[in-house]
Amino acid sequence: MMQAPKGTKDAIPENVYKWHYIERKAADVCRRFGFKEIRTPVFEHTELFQRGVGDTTDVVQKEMYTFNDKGGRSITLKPEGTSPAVRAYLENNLYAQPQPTKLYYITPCYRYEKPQAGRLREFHQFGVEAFGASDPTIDSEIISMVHTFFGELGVDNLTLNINSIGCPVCRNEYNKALREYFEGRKSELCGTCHDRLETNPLRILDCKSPICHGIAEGAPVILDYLCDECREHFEGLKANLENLGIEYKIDTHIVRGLDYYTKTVFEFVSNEIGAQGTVCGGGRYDGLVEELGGQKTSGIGFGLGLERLILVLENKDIPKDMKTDIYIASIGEQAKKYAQKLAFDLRQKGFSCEQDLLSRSVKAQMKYADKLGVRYSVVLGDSEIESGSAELKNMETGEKSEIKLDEIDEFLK
RNA sequence: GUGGGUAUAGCUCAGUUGGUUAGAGCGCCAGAUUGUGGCUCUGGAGGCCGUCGGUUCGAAUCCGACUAUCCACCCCA
Repeated sequence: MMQAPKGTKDAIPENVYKWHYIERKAADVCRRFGFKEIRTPVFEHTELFQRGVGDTTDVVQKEMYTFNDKGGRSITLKPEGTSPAVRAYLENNLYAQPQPTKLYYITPCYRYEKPQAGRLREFHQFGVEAFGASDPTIDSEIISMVHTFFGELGVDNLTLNINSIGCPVCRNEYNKALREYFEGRKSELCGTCHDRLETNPLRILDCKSPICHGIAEGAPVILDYLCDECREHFEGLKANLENLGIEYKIDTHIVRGLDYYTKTVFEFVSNEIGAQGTVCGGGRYDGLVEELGGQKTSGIGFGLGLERLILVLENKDIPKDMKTDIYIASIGEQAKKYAQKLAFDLRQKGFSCEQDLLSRSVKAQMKYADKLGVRYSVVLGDSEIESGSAELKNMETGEKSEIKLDEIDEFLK
């Protein structure tokens, strides 16, 4: 049998209500926080991600869905949402509109990875980006928005971790200090960290190997190396979060794996959904717009994995989509035709209704109506059509009431 | 890319030391005196036991490879 490609998942009718719920909530929270929706293509020129995400990152080096189109262009399915948003910001001159520009999107993303709990090859991200604001007020506004979003979904078991990874200037100083520290214990590090010592010592802090982790405990802390500007920014963010009453932890080991991050980085983590516990990750990227050809412009945003969010929501009560208003059961051909017209008219008036499509017995029709979870049902036979009235049944209470067929819509309201 | 687990009905799983027509619960469909759901009862449909190969008189059961899936590393949302 054919099956969906590895790492992809269908959203089938019995589950889509979760997606609807989350998407509605995202749109509503964005409206209140002043973020406007932007939709960008699923694919972009490969170069966008090479420059935006960074040529040396794992995402670009080994996880992208890249192919040549029939015109010989190198195309890549978007592995993340930030670079496309920046590209669109520049291409559509959004910087010429009143600043800051606050955008949000819900989009599929693609990464060629080995699937596991909370990690798919096609996954969906709710993300926001804010351009043109360098003050930490926007940092805290965005974090408070995620906080609100999770709070209103009833997710209360996440930890907010924050950190600052500085600007290129102070990070450089810090890298030097780190190299010096790890150089002394080089022989003890794991294989990958051995390499990281050369390429990106920051990432050693993130290593899950107990040995490296232990060594990292004693490593110099980035916060001690921040330049004045970066330190003030981070202090400002902390003060803002306290002002808003949002709890956070400082985790000097969070290091985002995409090259563009500067200063603020943060993540919301769950310990209930397996190893891939980061439900939301984000941070500031003050160099990215310039890197992609624009003026020097501050930026900050986050990405939030919808599949992971659904995992976190596993045992929560999620409101189902609206029930069908009425099922029209019918006996015989004449009644079926009548039901057809009645259903059509009610649908024109905005009600949802269903009729028999399989010529089943009344009993079977009622069973089906029950499984659909309809609010009301009505049975039409020759006598009902003749008299123009029938018994409307409330499927929840079982209560019946005699009504005129041309007045059904009054009862459905 | 590396490691480990799993693979029997639509779903969740039984299947005794290899032995003949492979089972249960749930779900689906149909009935239980002729036109009304939920509870109960009865019946029915539905499985090349993941695929290929090997051992054996005989394999769902043992062995190997492959594939799929799950979990972890890595990476990240």
